[in-house]
Amino acid sequence: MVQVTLPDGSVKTFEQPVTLAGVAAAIGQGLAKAALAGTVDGELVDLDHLLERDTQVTIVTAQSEAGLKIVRHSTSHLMAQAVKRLFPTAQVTIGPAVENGFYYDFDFERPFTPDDLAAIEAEMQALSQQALPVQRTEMKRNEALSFFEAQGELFKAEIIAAIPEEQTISLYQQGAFVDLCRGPHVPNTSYLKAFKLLSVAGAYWRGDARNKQLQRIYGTAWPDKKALDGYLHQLAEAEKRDHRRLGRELDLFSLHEEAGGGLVFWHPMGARVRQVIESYWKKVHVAAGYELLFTPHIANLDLWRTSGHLDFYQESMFSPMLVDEQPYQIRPMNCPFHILIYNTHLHSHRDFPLRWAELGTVYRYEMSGVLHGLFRVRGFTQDDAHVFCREDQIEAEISGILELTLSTLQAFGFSEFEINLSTRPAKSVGSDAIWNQATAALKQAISQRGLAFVEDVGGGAFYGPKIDVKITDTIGRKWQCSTIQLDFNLPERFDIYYIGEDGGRKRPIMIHRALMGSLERFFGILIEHYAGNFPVWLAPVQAVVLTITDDQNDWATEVRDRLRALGLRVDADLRSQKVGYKIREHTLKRVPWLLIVGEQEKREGAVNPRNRAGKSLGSMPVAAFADQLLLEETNKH
RNA sequence: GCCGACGUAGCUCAAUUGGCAGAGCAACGGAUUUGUAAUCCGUAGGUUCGGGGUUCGAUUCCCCGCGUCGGCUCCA
Repeated sequence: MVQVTLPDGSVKTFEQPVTLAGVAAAIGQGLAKAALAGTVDGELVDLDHLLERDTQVTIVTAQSEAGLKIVRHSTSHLMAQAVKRLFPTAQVTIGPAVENGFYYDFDFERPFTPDDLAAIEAEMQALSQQALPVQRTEMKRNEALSFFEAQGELFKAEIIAAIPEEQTISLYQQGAFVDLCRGPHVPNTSYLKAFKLLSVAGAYWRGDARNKQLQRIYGTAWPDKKALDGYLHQLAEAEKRDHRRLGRELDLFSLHEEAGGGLVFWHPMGARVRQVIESYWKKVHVAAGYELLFTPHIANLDLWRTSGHLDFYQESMFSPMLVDEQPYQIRPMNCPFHILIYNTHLHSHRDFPLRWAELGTVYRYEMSGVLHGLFRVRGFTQDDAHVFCREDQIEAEISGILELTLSTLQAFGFSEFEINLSTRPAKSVGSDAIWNQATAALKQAISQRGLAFVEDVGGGAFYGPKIDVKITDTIGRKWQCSTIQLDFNLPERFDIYYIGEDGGRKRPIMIHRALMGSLERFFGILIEHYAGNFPVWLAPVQAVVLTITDDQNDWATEVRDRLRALGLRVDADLRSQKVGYKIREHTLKRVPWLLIVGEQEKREGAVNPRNRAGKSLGSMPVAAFADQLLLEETNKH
């Protein structure tokens, strides 16, 4: 007799040993049909796993994260099977599920073409229709090793060779295709229906550039056609929001082949948005007790020798240039400069905390292949700050920084946050005591605000623990912009200190933090987040006055000037075009408000506002519209 | 940097097997005086990414370079 405990606490009793599929069937027909796999005492297993003892089980369907992952992983196997059928000389390597889909890396004598992808996808459909059972078998490690060697699957053999000898190895077979895999998988290939192959790319064996380069085929897979279509639609939407396209169409910024990759040119309209962002940033920093600094963009290389960047960061730095026969370095970071300022005075424990912020432009060498619009560039401005404080002030400072971070992100329309806390890695500097105290202070500061966080054990930098904040944009993508890092290293290296209560020298704590990270990248995220439809407070042009005929030119000009006098960004379009033409043009430029003025409005001293969505408010006095616009701006809408 | 794809007017894209480099939109000029997403006519616009090669002839084929795009952590 086997007693099976379900997640809701209920217990099912079976006379004979039973498979998970049997348990699902006993619960209900619907579940039996939807079941993909299950967990037994918390461990994921296949549906045909036989239960012989009393256990806790759950049935996994495609509705859960785990189930979706199984669908994707199984689809990657289906693809590998299809590839092996069409291209028998291709060697399989690894093929995991990833966010939104899966990939599989192959070693093949020639590059896969888009036509190959279409053929592979068609083969996958055919295999899916055959409903081939996916069966788990086990082998001894050595047996498996010779099995894959005999098949000519040398990468698989290499993987097995790294597994301890005594371990048993699981294989999954569907049709003639056998793959080394931990599983679990769907019961048969007919469960895999909604997938699409997306792209082929290069990827190194085991992610190491010294190893052989393989071909990675990316695909997406979903529980059903509807979810797949939804995702493909989202991809199309994301493309429409692409900041590189919108940046050109809205005349916000450009990059230039002549100037070099990854160097951003802000056009007048983009610069207006940046001005707004920077003004806001300065205002909230001053209010939060920060001082604003300005420091140079280059400095003697020795500074980076002292900071240690030359040792551990050199590959991301531009080559030095010679100045009066001395090597000078264009800065990849701002921190050493702030430390130089710190060291111009003797500091007392009573001076702390010192909060110093700078919109510091830095230059980092990124490999040419990784440059990407505003998201990955070689020159960018960080909204950087360094806080110097005593150990007992860490928690309060982190708490204040978190407050500033979240309120700033909220102002820019982000309301969903994910907080990660990264703790001490194996290789690190600083004493156990300071790491423990600092990590505890970070945790305390987060939970005191009632925020949840994910702990990345050992994921911190060698010089201190850190908090990262991720935001979610309108179409559900996550971005990490904000980072708060403690640094036990630089204060040592620069030998900075303060005079403690006892009159002795003490090492201050240094906190690095950035809220938006890179202004360039943050701008790119904002463009995509709003799809170019900036809220009034950010919009480069907040309203355009449109005339019906030349007879209203004087009134339109007056309206424009009155609104400008209030500090609003307003233009007038006096061209002798039909109003429909002007509306279309400025709507495409994503101007939030269009103010139509015809004879009637001129006579009444009014404007007739129309918003981006095409809704007309009807004629109203200029002052009334101005109030509304100012209110929108204040409320950051 | 590496793998693959791509590079034609400001933008989106054409150009038989290698045979005079084109269209729409944008720009510019003129006409038009218009009431809520495109008025009409005209003009100009090119070292086909750069360099080399094959050829009577190269946007097209080959080689080199540059740039752009998709990737290069997510362990069977």
